[in-house]
Amino acid sequence: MDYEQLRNEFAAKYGLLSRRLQQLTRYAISHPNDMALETIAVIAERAEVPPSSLIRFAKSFGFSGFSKMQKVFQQGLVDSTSDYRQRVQTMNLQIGQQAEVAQSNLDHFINGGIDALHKLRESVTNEQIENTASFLSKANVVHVAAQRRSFPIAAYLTYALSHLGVPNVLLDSLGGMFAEQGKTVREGDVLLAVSFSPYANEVLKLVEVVHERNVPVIVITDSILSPLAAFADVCLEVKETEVFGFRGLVLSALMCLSLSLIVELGKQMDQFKKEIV
Amino acid sequence: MDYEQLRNEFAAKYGLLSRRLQQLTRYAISHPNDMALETIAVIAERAEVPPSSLIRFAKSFGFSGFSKMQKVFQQGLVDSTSDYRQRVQTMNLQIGQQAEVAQSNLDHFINGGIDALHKLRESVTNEQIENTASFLSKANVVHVAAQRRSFPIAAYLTYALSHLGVPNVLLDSLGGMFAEQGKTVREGDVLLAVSFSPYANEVLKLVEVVHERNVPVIVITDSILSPLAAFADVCLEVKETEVFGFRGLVLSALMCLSLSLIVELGKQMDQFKKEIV
DNA sequence: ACAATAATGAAAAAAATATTTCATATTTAT
DNA sequence: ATAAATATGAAATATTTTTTTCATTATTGT
Repeated sequence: MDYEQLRNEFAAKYGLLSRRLQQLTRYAISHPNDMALETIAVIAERAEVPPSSLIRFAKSFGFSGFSKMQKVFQQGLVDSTSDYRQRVQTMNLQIGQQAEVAQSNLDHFINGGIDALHKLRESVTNEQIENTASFLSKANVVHVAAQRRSFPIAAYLTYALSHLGVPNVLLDSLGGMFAEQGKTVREGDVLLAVSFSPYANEVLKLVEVVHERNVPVIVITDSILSPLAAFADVCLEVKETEVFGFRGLVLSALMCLSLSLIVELGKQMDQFKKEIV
Repeated sequence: MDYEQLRNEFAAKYGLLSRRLQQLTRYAISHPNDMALETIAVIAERAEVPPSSLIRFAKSFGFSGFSKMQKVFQQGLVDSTSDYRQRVQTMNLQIGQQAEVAQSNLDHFINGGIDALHKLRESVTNEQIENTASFLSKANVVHVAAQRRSFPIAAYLTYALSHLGVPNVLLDSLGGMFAEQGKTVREGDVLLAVSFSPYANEVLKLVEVVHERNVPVIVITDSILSPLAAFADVCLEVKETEVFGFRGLVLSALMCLSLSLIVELGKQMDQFKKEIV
């Protein structure tokens, strides 16, 4: 039996096990390195169970004792390293020789995603993040606008803002009423707009109108040459990364950016509270 | 001392060692896995030396006994699977200890995001992607279910499916009608559910019911022990990465996974068309 | 070639580790 | 509510593993 099979066994039998054994199953799945390298006494302590439970645990999966089960974890550790090294080697080879050797679909996108994150680092400064958070923290209501491809980001931002207790509205175009929803933006509010090429007309229009009403506008877009950038009080530029001609990876970077924004906002709000108290 | 340093020591001192110890040095360098995982007796036999030589070997590099040296090999084994992860951990440590190196908020999340993508590489195989795409390509209608934190992913998936011309429904709970929307799932359809701890009850219930109706269920969740995994025809496990205690970066990895799924689906659909024509 | 020094390995001793046992606690079924 | 079955954990035991010892062998310098 190999490590993968064992993991499947864990999942399959989990529901049938006693409380303690379930606890151990969870520990084993989340700390495979410990399971491979530590002694029963150490694992028992870390997993907060008595040592004998570990032997029972092993036996309940058909091993003669813990040591036999541990061998499976050890082999898994060895396999995973060889696997990882192999991948790194293949990747390096490809880079060196510009060869399109069999790299899996997922691998391509993971590499693309990593690339997108590196680009994000280069294009957005921490000052911009702080600046953005500062605008958001002062808003009566934060309106979040994004359509189509960018909509998932807007959905996440409103989720996170609500968790922070920041009043917010998602302009979701429900019932085709995007423009109508936009009219609820008032002085004292802030508009956060996300739009990438090809820029959604509704969002562009909204940004224009809101900007004229002296409401601060924060724009997340793909270039400072974007039509939205002109109306932005803060413009966060996130360049797209293409893999096979697909540009969806920008969303991966945007999620990261959003989280960073939210955490910065949370920090500033805390400080604000402390200053008042 | 870490594994890399130890290897350097081996190289540096090699010429000064006795015959036997040179023999062992060669063995140690070429069989690090054995050195990390086997007992003295086993290594001694494989390296064709008496057991006591191994203790001398360790002592000659400044260790109190073989066990201490073995720990270094073990750590090396663990590190090699996660050298990037180690960076994140060090990073977190720095934060805890009032880091001297001022790393920006955004930088932390970018590093965390990269870590999340690496984890994704380890936990999802290309076979699973292909398998999932195969289910999706055969579906009459793809129903996408995700609530709260996972909702943005569902939003993206439906956007992308629509672009591929795949009939799909987003179970968006509009008007609180999640359960009602779930009733529209019929035989011949496929359910794609995304849920992370704490698992949304509605989604769990839906997965259970739909599974019983013999409709294929694809689950994206955080562990094979997740309550949803039990009902999954394909279970894609995406582990969470924490930065400052925030787990939102999983969304960044999920975006990448989603894109990969969509592209694979597109590929399979193209092939399908060609086969028919 | 010879003494002095260092290296070696088999076996004993010590230490660490895994496993079993059994009294007690908990759960399950009636 | 009660008895039967099962699960649990502390401690005793068995096993494995590491380390030390010491008689023997090889190497080095004169």
